[in-house]
Amino acid sequence: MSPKQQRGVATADLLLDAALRVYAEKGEQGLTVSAVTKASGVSLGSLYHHFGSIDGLVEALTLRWMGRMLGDVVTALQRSRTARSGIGALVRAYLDFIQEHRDAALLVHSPAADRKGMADGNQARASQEAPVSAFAAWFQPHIEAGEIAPLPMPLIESLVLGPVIGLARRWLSGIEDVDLDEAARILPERIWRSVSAEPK
Amino acid sequence: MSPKQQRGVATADLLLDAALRVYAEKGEQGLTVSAVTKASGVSLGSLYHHFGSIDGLVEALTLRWMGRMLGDVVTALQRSRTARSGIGALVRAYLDFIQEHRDAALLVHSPAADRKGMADGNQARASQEAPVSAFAAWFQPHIEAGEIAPLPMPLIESLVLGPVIGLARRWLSGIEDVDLDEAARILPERIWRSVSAEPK
DNA sequence: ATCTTTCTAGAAAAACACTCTAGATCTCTG
DNA sequence: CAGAGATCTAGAGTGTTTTTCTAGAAAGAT
Repeated sequence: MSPKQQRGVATADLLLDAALRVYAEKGEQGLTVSAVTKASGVSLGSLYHHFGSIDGLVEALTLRWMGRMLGDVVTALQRSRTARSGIGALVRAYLDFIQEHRDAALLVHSPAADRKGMADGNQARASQEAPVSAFAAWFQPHIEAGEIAPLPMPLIESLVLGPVIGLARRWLSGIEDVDLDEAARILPERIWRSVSAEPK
Repeated sequence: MSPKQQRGVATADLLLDAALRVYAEKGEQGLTVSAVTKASGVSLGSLYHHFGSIDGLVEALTLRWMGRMLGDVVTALQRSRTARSGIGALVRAYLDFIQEHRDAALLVHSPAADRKGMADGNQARASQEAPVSAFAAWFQPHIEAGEIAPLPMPLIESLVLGPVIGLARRWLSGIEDVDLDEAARILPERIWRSVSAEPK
Protein backbone atom coordinates (compact mmCIF):
# COMPACT_ATOMS: atom_id res chain seq x y z
CA MET A 1 0.00 0.00 0.00
CA SER A 2 1.37 3.33 -1.03
CA PRO A 3 2.02 6.10 1.51
CA LYS A 4 -0.75 8.15 -0.07
CA GLN A 5 -3.25 5.35 0.32
CA GLN A 6 -2.03 4.72 3.83
CA ARG A 7 -2.66 8.31 4.72
CA GLY A 8 -6.11 8.09 3.17
CA VAL A 9 -7.01 5.03 5.19
CA ALA A 10 -5.58 6.60 8.32
CA THR A 11 -7.71 9.70 7.78
CA ALA A 12 -10.82 7.62 7.22
CA ASP A 13 -10.04 5.70 10.41
CA LEU A 14 -9.54 8.92 12.34
CA LEU A 15 -12.96 10.04 11.18
CA LEU A 16 -14.66 6.74 12.02
CA ASP A 17 -13.08 6.58 15.45
CA ALA A 18 -13.91 10.19 16.17
CA ALA A 19 -17.48 9.67 15.02
CA LEU A 20 -17.93 6.81 17.47
CA ARG A 21 -16.50 8.92 20.30
CA VAL A 22 -18.83 11.78 19.44
CA TYR A 23 -21.77 9.41 19.25
CA ALA A 24 -20.86 7.90 22.62
CA GLU A 25 -20.57 11.31 24.24
CA LYS A 26 -23.32 13.32 22.62
CA GLY A 27 -25.67 10.75 21.18
CA GLU A 28 -27.32 10.61 17.82
CA GLN A 29 -28.24 14.29 17.81
CA GLY A 30 -24.72 15.42 18.57
CA LEU A 31 -23.23 13.47 15.71
CA THR A 32 -22.79 16.45 13.38
CA VAL A 33 -20.23 17.16 10.70
CA SER A 34 -18.58 19.91 12.71
CA ALA A 35 -18.41 17.78 15.85
CA VAL A 36 -16.67 14.99 13.97
CA THR A 37 -14.20 17.27 12.21
CA LYS A 38 -13.32 18.93 15.52
CA ALA A 39 -12.97 15.62 17.35
CA SER A 40 -10.84 14.11 14.62
CA GLY A 41 -8.81 17.17 13.59
CA VAL A 42 -9.63 16.28 10.00
CA SER A 43 -10.96 18.90 7.62
CA LEU A 44 -14.45 19.13 6.25
CA GLY A 45 -13.19 18.48 2.74
CA SER A 46 -11.58 15.21 3.75
CA LEU A 47 -14.72 14.01 5.42
CA TYR A 48 -16.72 14.62 2.26
CA HIS A 49 -14.02 13.17 0.09
CA HIS A 50 -14.03 9.91 1.97
CA PHE A 51 -17.67 9.49 2.88
CA GLY A 52 -19.71 11.76 0.63
CA SER A 53 -22.15 12.76 3.34
CA ILE A 54 -22.71 12.58 7.06
CA ASP A 55 -25.06 9.68 6.44
CA GLY A 56 -22.33 7.98 4.47
CA LEU A 57 -20.01 8.31 7.43
CA VAL A 58 -22.58 6.94 9.85
CA GLU A 59 -23.37 4.13 7.46
CA ALA A 60 -19.70 3.20 7.14
CA LEU A 61 -19.33 3.29 10.91
CA THR A 62 -22.40 1.14 11.39
CA LEU A 63 -21.31 -1.39 8.82
CA ARG A 64 -17.84 -1.59 10.32
CA TRP A 65 -19.19 -2.49 13.72
CA MET A 66 -22.00 -4.63 12.45
CA GLY A 67 -19.41 -6.58 10.52
CA ARG A 68 -17.29 -7.01 13.64
CA MET A 69 -20.25 -8.13 15.70
CA LEU A 70 -21.58 -10.59 13.16
CA GLY A 71 -18.02 -11.77 12.63
CA ASP A 72 -17.72 -12.62 16.31
CA VAL A 73 -21.04 -14.39 16.27
CA VAL A 74 -20.35 -16.39 13.14
CA THR A 75 -16.90 -17.33 14.40
CA ALA A 76 -18.44 -18.61 17.61
CA LEU A 77 -20.96 -20.58 15.58
CA GLN A 78 -18.36 -22.14 13.35
CA ARG A 79 -16.36 -23.36 16.31
CA SER A 80 -19.34 -25.35 17.49
CA ARG A 81 -20.12 -28.84 16.31
CA THR A 82 -23.62 -29.50 17.54
CA ALA A 83 -26.62 -27.28 16.95
CA ARG A 84 -27.21 -27.01 20.64
CA SER A 85 -23.72 -25.84 21.53
CA GLY A 86 -23.79 -23.50 18.55
CA ILE A 87 -26.82 -21.70 19.92
CA GLY A 88 -25.11 -21.35 23.27
CA ALA A 89 -21.97 -19.98 21.66
CA LEU A 90 -23.97 -17.56 19.56
CA VAL A 91 -25.82 -16.15 22.55
CA ARG A 92 -22.64 -15.74 24.57
CA ALA A 93 -20.76 -14.12 21.67
CA TYR A 94 -23.60 -11.67 21.08
CA LEU A 95 -23.99 -10.69 24.70
CA ASP A 96 -20.22 -10.48 25.22
CA PHE A 97 -19.95 -8.15 22.28
CA ILE A 98 -22.55 -5.68 23.45
CA GLN A 99 -20.95 -5.57 26.87
CA GLU A 100 -17.47 -5.06 25.52
CA HIS A 101 -18.46 -2.49 22.89
CA ARG A 102 -21.49 -0.84 24.35
CA ASP A 103 -21.34 2.37 22.34
CA ALA A 104 -20.81 0.62 19.04
CA ALA A 105 -23.55 -1.85 19.87
CA LEU A 106 -25.89 1.02 20.59
CA LEU A 107 -25.19 2.38 17.14
CA VAL A 108 -25.61 -0.98 15.46
CA HIS A 109 -28.93 -1.56 17.21
CA SER A 110 -30.19 1.92 16.41
CA PRO A 111 -32.93 2.52 13.88
CA ALA A 112 -30.41 4.02 11.47
CA ALA A 113 -28.75 0.64 11.25
CA ASP A 114 -31.89 -1.05 9.98
CA ARG A 115 -32.39 1.64 7.39
CA LYS A 116 -28.90 1.92 6.11
CA GLY A 117 -28.23 -1.76 6.07
CA MET A 118 -31.35 -2.78 4.24
CA ALA A 119 -32.80 0.19 2.41
CA ASP A 120 -31.15 0.39 -0.96
CA GLY A 121 -29.28 -2.43 -2.56
CA ASN A 122 -25.83 -0.99 -2.14
CA GLN A 123 -22.68 -2.57 -0.87
CA ALA A 124 -24.29 -2.57 2.54
CA ARG A 125 -26.22 -5.60 1.48
CA ALA A 126 -23.12 -7.53 0.52
CA SER A 127 -21.30 -6.92 3.78
CA GLN A 128 -24.39 -7.86 5.72
CA GLU A 129 -25.56 -10.83 3.76
CA ALA A 130 -22.23 -12.54 3.93
CA PRO A 131 -22.56 -13.17 7.69
CA VAL A 132 -26.29 -13.68 7.45
CA SER A 133 -25.93 -16.34 4.83
CA ALA A 134 -23.10 -17.81 6.88
CA PHE A 135 -25.68 -18.09 9.60
CA ALA A 136 -28.06 -19.93 7.30
CA ALA A 137 -25.23 -22.07 5.95
CA TRP A 138 -24.31 -23.18 9.44
CA PHE A 139 -27.86 -24.18 10.31
CA GLN A 140 -28.67 -25.97 7.10
CA PRO A 141 -26.71 -29.18 7.83
CA HIS A 142 -28.24 -29.37 11.28
CA ILE A 143 -31.68 -29.21 9.72
CA GLU A 144 -30.79 -32.00 7.35
CA ALA A 145 -29.33 -34.02 10.19
CA GLY A 146 -32.65 -33.79 12.00
CA GLU A 147 -31.38 -31.74 14.92
CA ILE A 148 -33.15 -28.53 13.98
CA ALA A 149 -36.78 -28.52 12.84
CA PRO A 150 -37.26 -28.02 9.09
CA LEU A 151 -38.75 -24.54 9.36
CA PRO A 152 -38.31 -21.72 6.84
CA MET A 153 -34.94 -20.11 7.41
CA PRO A 154 -36.38 -16.65 8.26
CA LEU A 155 -38.34 -18.24 11.08
CA ILE A 156 -35.30 -20.03 12.43
CA GLU A 157 -33.36 -16.80 12.34
CA SER A 158 -36.14 -14.96 14.13
CA LEU A 159 -36.49 -17.62 16.78
CA VAL A 160 -32.77 -17.74 17.47
CA LEU A 161 -31.75 -14.10 17.08
CA GLY A 162 -35.01 -12.41 18.06
CA PRO A 163 -34.82 -13.10 21.79
CA VAL A 164 -31.13 -12.22 21.93
CA ILE A 165 -31.59 -8.97 20.04
CA GLY A 166 -34.63 -8.09 22.11
CA LEU A 167 -32.71 -8.59 25.30
CA ALA A 168 -29.71 -6.71 23.93
CA ARG A 169 -31.88 -3.74 23.01
CA ARG A 170 -33.39 -3.75 26.44
CA TRP A 171 -30.00 -3.83 28.14
CA LEU A 172 -28.58 -1.19 25.81
CA SER A 173 -31.46 1.15 26.49
CA GLY A 174 -30.37 1.19 30.09
CA ILE A 175 -33.18 -0.75 31.65
CA GLU A 176 -31.88 -2.17 34.89
CA ASP A 177 -33.82 -5.37 35.11
CA VAL A 178 -31.70 -7.31 32.65
CA ASP A 179 -28.96 -9.61 33.94
CA LEU A 180 -26.90 -10.60 30.93
CA ASP A 181 -25.02 -13.38 32.70
CA GLU A 182 -28.23 -14.96 33.79
CA ALA A 183 -29.60 -14.56 30.28
CA ALA A 184 -26.53 -16.22 28.80
CA ARG A 185 -27.18 -19.17 31.09
CA ILE A 186 -30.89 -19.54 30.51
CA LEU A 187 -31.58 -18.39 26.95
CA PRO A 188 -29.70 -21.05 24.97
CA GLU A 189 -31.68 -23.88 26.52
CA ARG A 190 -34.95 -22.04 25.83
CA ILE A 191 -34.06 -21.11 22.27
CA TRP A 192 -32.99 -24.68 21.67
CA ARG A 193 -36.38 -25.91 22.75
CA SER A 194 -38.03 -23.60 20.24
CA VAL A 195 -36.09 -24.72 17.19
CA SER A 196 -35.09 -28.28 17.92
CA ALA A 197 -36.65 -31.06 15.90
CA GLU A 198 -37.33 -33.30 18.88
CA PRO A 199 -40.91 -33.87 19.80
CA LYS A 200 -41.88 -32.04 22.89
CA MET B 1 -63.38 20.10 27.60
CA SER B 2 -63.55 23.73 26.67
CA PRO B 3 -63.75 24.90 23.04
CA LYS B 4 -60.25 26.33 23.32
CA GLN B 5 -58.86 23.02 24.45
CA GLN B 6 -60.85 21.22 21.79
CA ARG B 7 -59.28 23.36 19.13
CA GLY B 8 -55.85 22.69 20.59
CA VAL B 9 -56.37 18.95 20.51
CA ALA B 10 -57.75 19.15 16.99
CA THR B 11 -54.69 21.10 15.86
CA ALA B 12 -52.35 18.59 17.48
CA ASP B 13 -54.25 15.78 15.76
CA LEU B 14 -54.01 17.52 12.41
CA LEU B 15 -50.26 17.72 12.89
CA LEU B 16 -49.88 14.10 13.95
CA ASP B 17 -51.99 12.83 11.07
CA ALA B 18 -50.17 15.00 8.57
CA ALA B 19 -46.82 13.88 9.95
CA LEU B 20 -47.70 10.24 9.36
CA ARG B 21 -48.84 11.01 5.82
CA VAL B 22 -45.60 12.86 5.12
CA TYR B 23 -43.59 10.02 6.61
CA ALA B 24 -45.45 7.47 4.53
CA GLU B 25 -44.92 9.44 1.35
CA LYS B 26 -41.44 10.86 1.75
CA GLY B 27 -39.82 8.72 4.39
CA GLU B 28 -37.78 9.71 7.38
CA GLN B 29 -35.74 12.29 5.48
CA GLY B 30 -38.80 14.05 4.11
CA LEU B 31 -40.36 14.47 7.54
CA THR B 32 -39.44 18.14 7.92
CA VAL B 33 -41.17 20.96 9.75
CA SER B 34 -42.16 22.72 6.56
CA ALA B 35 -43.52 19.54 4.99
CA VAL B 36 -45.71 18.92 8.01
CA THR B 37 -46.97 22.48 8.25
CA LYS B 38 -47.83 22.44 4.56
CA ALA B 39 -49.51 19.05 4.72
CA SER B 40 -51.51 20.00 7.79
CA GLY B 41 -52.26 23.65 7.01
CA VAL B 42 -51.17 24.46 10.54
CA SER B 43 -48.69 27.22 11.20
CA LEU B 44 -45.13 26.81 12.34
CA GLY B 45 -45.87 28.49 15.65
CA SER B 46 -48.60 26.01 16.47
CA LEU B 47 -46.36 23.09 15.76
CA TYR B 48 -43.76 24.40 18.17
CA HIS B 49 -46.34 25.35 20.72
CA HIS B 50 -47.74 21.84 20.84
CA PHE B 51 -44.64 19.71 20.38
CA GLY B 52 -41.64 21.90 21.14
CA SER B 53 -39.52 20.47 18.34
CA ILE B 54 -39.70 18.27 15.30
CA ASP B 55 -38.35 15.44 17.43
CA GLY B 56 -41.11 16.09 19.93
CA LEU B 57 -43.66 15.69 17.17
CA VAL B 58 -42.11 12.47 15.93
CA GLU B 59 -41.91 11.18 19.48
CA ALA B 60 -45.58 11.92 20.10
CA LEU B 61 -46.50 10.25 16.83
CA THR B 62 -44.43 7.20 17.67
CA LEU B 63 -45.89 6.90 21.13
CA ARG B 64 -49.42 7.26 19.80
CA TRP B 65 -48.99 4.33 17.42
CA MET B 66 -46.92 2.27 19.79
CA GLY B 67 -49.71 2.65 22.27
CA ARG B 68 -52.28 1.53 19.72
CA MET B 69 -50.22 -1.45 18.72
CA LEU B 70 -49.50 -2.59 22.24
CA GLY B 71 -53.15 -1.96 23.02
CA ASP B 72 -54.19 -4.37 20.29
CA VAL B 73 -51.72 -6.95 21.50
CA VAL B 74 -52.71 -6.68 25.13
CA THR B 75 -56.40 -6.83 24.25
CA ALA B 76 -55.78 -10.01 22.31
CA LEU B 77 -53.89 -11.42 25.28
CA GLN B 78 -56.61 -10.56 27.74
CA ARG B 79 -59.23 -12.35 25.67
CA SER B 80 -57.26 -15.56 25.98
CA ARG B 81 -57.61 -17.96 28.85
CA THR B 82 -54.71 -20.32 28.47
CA ALA B 83 -51.08 -19.35 28.09
CA ARG B 84 -50.83 -21.25 24.86
CA SER B 85 -53.78 -19.57 23.19
CA GLY B 86 -52.58 -16.22 24.51
CA ILE B 87 -49.29 -16.56 22.69
CA GLY B 88 -51.13 -17.42 19.49
CA ALA B 89 -53.43 -14.43 19.86
CA LEU B 90 -50.50 -12.15 20.57
CA VAL B 91 -48.61 -13.22 17.48
CA ARG B 92 -51.65 -12.82 15.28
CA ALA B 93 -52.52 -9.42 16.73
CA TYR B 94 -48.98 -8.18 16.22
CA LEU B 95 -48.67 -9.39 12.65
CA ASP B 96 -52.18 -8.17 11.80
CA PHE B 97 -51.29 -4.73 13.08
CA ILE B 98 -48.16 -4.31 11.01
CA GLN B 99 -50.04 -5.40 7.91
CA GLU B 100 -52.95 -3.10 8.54
CA HIS B 101 -50.86 -0.08 9.55
CA ARG B 102 -47.67 -0.61 7.63
CA ASP B 103 -46.52 3.02 7.69
CA ALA B 104 -47.14 3.50 11.37
CA ALA B 105 -45.51 0.17 12.12
CA LEU B 106 -42.45 1.24 10.19
CA LEU B 107 -42.24 4.30 12.37
CA VAL B 108 -42.76 2.37 15.57
CA HIS B 109 -40.09 -0.15 14.62
CA SER B 110 -37.63 2.51 13.55
CA PRO B 111 -34.57 3.18 15.63
CA ALA B 112 -35.94 6.49 16.74
CA ALA B 113 -38.64 4.59 18.58
CA ASP B 114 -36.20 2.80 20.87
CA ARG B 115 -34.44 6.02 21.67
CA LYS B 116 -37.39 8.22 22.23
CA GLY B 117 -39.39 5.71 24.14
CA MET B 118 -36.72 4.74 26.58
CA ALA B 119 -34.07 7.44 26.74
CA ASP B 120 -35.17 9.93 29.36
CA GLY B 121 -37.67 9.26 32.04
CA ASN B 122 -40.44 11.35 30.59
CA GLN B 123 -44.06 10.58 30.02
CA ALA B 124 -42.93 8.21 27.31
CA ARG B 125 -42.11 5.74 30.02
CA ALA B 126 -45.57 5.85 31.49
CA SER B 127 -47.41 5.31 28.23
CA GLN B 128 -45.13 2.43 27.39
CA GLU B 129 -44.91 0.73 30.71
CA ALA B 130 -48.62 0.48 31.10
CA PRO B 131 -48.97 -2.05 28.29
CA VAL B 132 -45.67 -3.69 29.12
CA SER B 133 -46.66 -4.28 32.68
CA ALA B 134 -50.04 -5.47 31.43
CA PHE B 135 -48.04 -8.00 29.48
CA ALA B 136 -46.22 -9.11 32.62
CA ALA B 137 -49.44 -9.12 34.60
CA TRP B 138 -51.07 -11.45 32.14
CA PHE B 139 -48.18 -13.92 32.22
CA GLN B 140 -47.70 -13.95 35.98
CA PRO B 141 -50.71 -16.15 36.82
CA HIS B 142 -49.71 -18.61 34.16
CA ILE B 143 -46.29 -18.90 35.72
CA GLU B 144 -47.83 -19.53 39.09
CA ALA B 145 -50.19 -22.08 37.58
CA GLY B 146 -47.19 -23.99 36.24
CA GLU B 147 -47.98 -23.45 32.59
CA ILE B 148 -45.12 -21.05 31.88
CA ALA B 149 -41.62 -21.70 33.20
CA PRO B 150 -40.62 -19.53 36.18
CA LEU B 151 -38.09 -17.44 34.28
CA PRO B 152 -37.28 -13.78 34.93
CA MET B 153 -39.93 -11.66 33.26
CA PRO B 154 -37.49 -9.89 30.91
CA LEU B 155 -36.48 -13.25 29.52
CA ILE B 156 -40.06 -14.31 28.98
CA GLU B 157 -40.76 -11.07 27.20
CA SER B 158 -37.71 -11.50 25.00
CA LEU B 159 -38.56 -15.08 24.16
CA VAL B 160 -42.15 -14.25 23.26
CA LEU B 161 -41.80 -10.85 21.61
CA GLY B 162 -38.28 -11.17 20.22
CA PRO B 163 -39.09 -13.56 17.38
CA VAL B 164 -42.25 -11.66 16.46
CA ILE B 165 -40.50 -8.30 16.41
CA GLY B 166 -37.57 -9.73 14.48
CA LEU B 167 -39.88 -11.11 11.85
CA ALA B 168 -41.90 -7.90 11.76
CA ARG B 169 -38.76 -5.82 11.20
CA ARG B 170 -37.72 -8.13 8.42
CA TRP B 171 -41.10 -7.90 6.70
CA LEU B 172 -41.27 -4.13 7.18
CA SER B 173 -37.85 -3.66 5.65
CA GLY B 174 -39.25 -5.12 2.47
CA ILE B 175 -37.43 -8.42 2.41
CA GLU B 176 -39.48 -10.75 0.31
CA ASP B 177 -38.74 -14.03 1.98
CA VAL B 178 -41.13 -13.56 4.87
CA ASP B 179 -44.61 -15.07 4.70
CA LEU B 180 -46.57 -13.58 7.58
CA ASP B 181 -49.46 -16.03 7.34
CA GLU B 182 -47.10 -18.94 7.54
CA ALA B 183 -45.32 -17.27 10.44
CA ALA B 184 -48.61 -16.76 12.26
CA ARG B 185 -49.26 -20.48 11.92
CA ILE B 186 -45.85 -21.76 12.95
CA LEU B 187 -44.44 -19.26 15.44
CA PRO B 188 -46.91 -19.67 18.32
CA GLU B 189 -46.17 -23.37 18.67
CA ARG B 190 -42.44 -22.70 18.62
CA ILE B 191 -42.59 -19.83 21.07
CA TRP B 192 -44.74 -21.93 23.33
CA ARG B 193 -42.11 -24.64 23.38
CA SER B 194 -39.52 -22.09 24.48
CA VAL B 195 -41.41 -20.73 27.47
CA SER B 196 -43.63 -23.56 28.59
CA ALA B 197 -42.91 -25.23 31.89
CA GLU B 198 -43.37 -28.75 30.59
CA PRO B 199 -40.29 -30.90 30.43
CA LYS B 200 -39.06 -31.37 26.95
C1' DA C 1 -65.57 44.67 30.84
C1' DT C 2 -60.88 43.84 31.52
C1' DC C 3 -57.32 40.58 32.77
C1' DT C 4 -55.01 36.10 32.10
C1' DT C 5 -54.03 32.16 29.79
C1' DT C 6 -53.80 29.50 25.77
C1' DC C 7 -53.26 29.16 21.04
C1' DT C 8 -52.01 30.75 16.24
C1' DA C 9 -48.96 33.15 13.20
C1' DG C 10 -44.86 33.99 10.54
C1' DA C 11 -40.53 36.90 10.28
C1' DA C 12 -35.93 36.56 11.85
C1' DA C 13 -31.97 34.05 13.73
C1' DA C 14 -29.12 30.06 14.33
C1' DA C 15 -27.43 25.63 13.13
C1' DC C 16 -26.53 22.42 9.75
C1' DA C 17 -25.23 19.69 5.70
C1' DC C 18 -23.19 20.13 1.65
C1' DT C 19 -20.61 22.28 -2.64
C1' DC C 20 -16.82 24.17 -4.79
C1' DT C 21 -12.35 25.90 -5.84
C1' DA C 22 -7.64 25.82 -4.64
C1' DG C 23 -3.63 23.74 -3.49
C1' DA C 24 -0.61 19.96 -1.41
C1' DT C 25 1.27 15.27 -1.81
C1' DC C 26 2.17 11.22 -4.00
C1' DT C 27 2.61 7.99 -8.24
C1' DC C 28 3.88 6.75 -12.66
C1' DT C 29 5.53 7.33 -17.21
C1' DG C 30 8.52 9.07 -20.92
C1' DC D 1 14.10 12.61 -12.92
C1' DA D 2 10.67 16.02 -14.71
C1' DG D 3 6.30 16.83 -14.84
C1' DA D 4 1.49 15.14 -15.97
C1' DG D 5 -2.13 13.04 -13.56
C1' DA D 6 -4.42 11.28 -9.69
C1' DT D 7 -5.65 11.47 -4.93
C1' DC D 8 -6.20 13.77 -0.86
C1' DT D 9 -6.66 17.94 2.32
C1' DA D 10 -8.44 22.41 3.24
C1' DG D 11 -11.98 25.81 4.46
C1' DA D 12 -14.83 29.76 2.80
C1' DG D 13 -19.31 30.06 0.92
C1' DT D 14 -24.29 28.48 -0.23
C1' DG D 15 -28.75 26.91 0.60
C1' DT D 16 -31.87 24.50 3.54
C1' DT D 17 -33.91 23.31 7.96
C1' DT D 18 -34.77 23.84 12.66
C1' DT D 19 -35.70 26.81 16.26
C1' DT D 20 -36.53 31.26 18.62
C1' DC D 21 -39.08 35.33 19.33
C1' DT D 22 -42.52 38.82 19.22
C1' DA D 23 -47.16 39.92 18.22
C1' DG D 24 -51.82 39.27 18.21
C1' DA D 25 -56.41 36.48 18.31
C1' DA D 26 -59.70 33.68 20.99
C1' DA D 27 -61.58 31.83 25.25
C1' DG D 28 -62.36 31.74 30.15
C1' DA D 29 -62.05 33.95 34.83
C1' DT D 30 -62.99 37.84 38.03
